[in-house]
Amino acid sequence: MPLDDLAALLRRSSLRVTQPRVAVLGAVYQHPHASTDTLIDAVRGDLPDVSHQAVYDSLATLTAAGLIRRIQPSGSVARYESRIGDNHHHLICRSCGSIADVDCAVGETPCLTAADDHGFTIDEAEVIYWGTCPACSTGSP
Amino acid sequence: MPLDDLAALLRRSSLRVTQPRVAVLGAVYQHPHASTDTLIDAVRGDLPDVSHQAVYDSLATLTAAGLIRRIQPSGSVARYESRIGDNHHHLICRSCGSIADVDCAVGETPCLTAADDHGFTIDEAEVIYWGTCPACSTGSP
DNA sequence: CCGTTTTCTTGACTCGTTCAGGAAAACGGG
DNA sequence: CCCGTTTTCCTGAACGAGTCAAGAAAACGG
Repeated sequence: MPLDDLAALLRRSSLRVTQPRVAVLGAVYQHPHASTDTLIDAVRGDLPDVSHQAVYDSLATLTAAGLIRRIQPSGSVARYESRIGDNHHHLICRSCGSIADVDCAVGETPCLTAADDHGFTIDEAEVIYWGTCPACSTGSP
Repeated sequence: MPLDDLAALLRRSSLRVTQPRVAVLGAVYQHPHASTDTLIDAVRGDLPDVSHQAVYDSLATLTAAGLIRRIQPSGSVARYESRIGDNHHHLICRSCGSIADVDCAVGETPCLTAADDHGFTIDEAEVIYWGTCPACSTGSP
C-alpha cells in the first residue's frame, strides 16, 4: 500500500494528512489485529520519534472516520484492523490470543436479526468464535 | 434465591462456602450484567466490611467454576451474569451501555459453525448486537 | 475441638489508556 | 510562496480497573 494511497484515504475522509497518521494507517494495514503497543513499535520504524500519544490519537481519529476498526476481546488490550465494511468476524485463541478473520457465511449482514430485539435499534452484530488455534492444540505432547 | 440454595450451588462445585462467596453469588443473581463496582456495593449491603479483593477473588472463582459468566464488551468494564449454559447473547446500547439478553433463535449452539475455522477448535460463539436502546432512541426531541 | 488448607484483609503496585497545556505542523487565502 | 488560523503532536502527569503479596482469619475433615 503506497504512501500516496494512504494519504488519499485520509483526504477522502476530510482528515489532515500528517506523518503520524499515514504511518499509523500503514501499520494497521501491515499488521492486522495488532495491539496498540505493536503498532507504536511499527510506526517508530518509520518515524522514530512519534509519541505514543500521537499513535493513540491517530488510532482514535481513524477509527472515528471509519478507516480502521477497533476490536477488543475480553481480557485483551485494544487491537485494530483495516478490513472494514465487509461484516467479517473473528476467531480467537483462548490460549495464545491469536486472531483470525472469518467471513460471514450467510449473507451480507445476516446476524443483524436478533430473536427479540427488545425495542433496540440494532446496527451491528459482532460475532466472536472462541477456541484453540492449531499451534496451541498440538502443544501438549 | 435463598442463601441455602446459593451455598448448595457452591458445594456442588466443590467450593468452600464462605460469606463473601455467598453474597457475591447472590448479588450476581440479583443484578444481572452488573459491573464489579456495582457488585461490590451490593455485597456490602450484606457484609459491610468485605474487601474489594474478596469480591474480585470470588468472582474469578465463581467464573472458573462455571457458576457465573463474565462478559466484557469493548469499552466497558467487566460484567457478570448468572444465566449460563443456555447459549444466549447480548444486546448492548452504544449510548448508555445497558445490556439485554437475547435468546439464540436458531437452535442449541447454532453459531458454533464458522464459515472457515482455520483449523481452530471452536468451543463458543459469542454474539453481541450493538445498537440503541428504546430509552436512548427517544432522547433527542 | 484441632490442625491443615483455603480464603480474606490490607496496602501497594502495574499497565493500558486518557488528560492538559504549550509547541509544531498542515492547510486555505492572499 | 508566505502567513495566519486551526488542528495535531509532544511532554509529562494522572487515572482507574484489575492484580500481586504477605500475614491474619475462616472453613472443613477428622
